Amino acid sequence: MTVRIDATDRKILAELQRDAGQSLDEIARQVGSSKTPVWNRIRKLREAGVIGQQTVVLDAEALGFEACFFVLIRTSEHEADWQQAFLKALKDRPEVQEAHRLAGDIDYILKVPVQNARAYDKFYQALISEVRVHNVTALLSMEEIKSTTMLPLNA
Amino acid sequence: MTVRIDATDRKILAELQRDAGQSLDEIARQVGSSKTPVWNRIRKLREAGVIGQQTVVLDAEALGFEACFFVLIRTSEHEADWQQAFLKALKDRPEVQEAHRLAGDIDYILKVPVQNARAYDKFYQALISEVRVHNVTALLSMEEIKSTTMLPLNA
DNA sequence: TATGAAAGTTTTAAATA
DNA sequence: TATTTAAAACTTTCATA
Repeated sequence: MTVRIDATDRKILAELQRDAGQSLDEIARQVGSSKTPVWNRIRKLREAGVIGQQTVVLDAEALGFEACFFVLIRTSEHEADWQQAFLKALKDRPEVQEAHRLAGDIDYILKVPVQNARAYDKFYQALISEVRVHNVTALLSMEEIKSTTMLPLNA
Repeated sequence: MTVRIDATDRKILAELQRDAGQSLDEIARQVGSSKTPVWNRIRKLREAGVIGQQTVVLDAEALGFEACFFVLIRTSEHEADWQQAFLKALKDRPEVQEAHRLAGDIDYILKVPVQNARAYDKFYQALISEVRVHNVTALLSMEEIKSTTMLPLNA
């Protein structure tokens, strides 16, 4: 499932990240190649899973998502069963945009954009009724200073 | 700059989030309308800024981004000048994918995907040499359990 | 809202370096 | 083996009913 990724592939990926809507011709021009070779590279990168979903960035506030919480979770349970149930709970909840298992003191971090504090509380109550967690700290975002999905492929 | 967003708009936005590569015809079929009205709605939503950048999701690990840190920052400085400098530092660093100013005890949270721990340390050293921060805690992700850019527009 | 036509784009295939 | 050319199928965009 791996693919060798050269400098031209990286340039193509950087362009696609920046604007997935531009035409093959434009991308080819940007990376100093032409349509067909670029198209073949994109196809290979897609097949290898390096290029995944194509999507649009939406204005969360305009759509009523006015609050965003980062949730730090500590648990005392470390059995496979519990972890299974916890993972399933997170994956099933559409308000959880990100979930990471961490090294160290804090076990998990979540990013949860919601309409308002009440919606967060509903989420929180639902979560703790499904799985036991030892300690939960919610950090409320006051201001999104920066938000990008781009990886720095040229840095 | 605001626009009224009705149920059909939401369905269109949900489809675009899910797959921005599909054709107008497909989207029209999914939302139970036809090409022209869907096209006009998309144009309006784009002009209003509700629909932003069109992008692709890349496989970070395949591209060598094998570590991801969440960084919790406390500061004792709360003057405008300091904040200005701190914001600029974050915006200028391409490895910072997310930065939020928080309510409460912890002042900022960052998400920083990097190649490895050494790359994180370089970022950290560069940051603290640019701006004074009181206390920094780095949480290292061991496993990305869930990661999506999608807002739950139907929930 | 629907139809349709012009312009542009993607995709495949064949030809060439 | 990789690139260029060429052409068919499909999409977007926009004017008009």
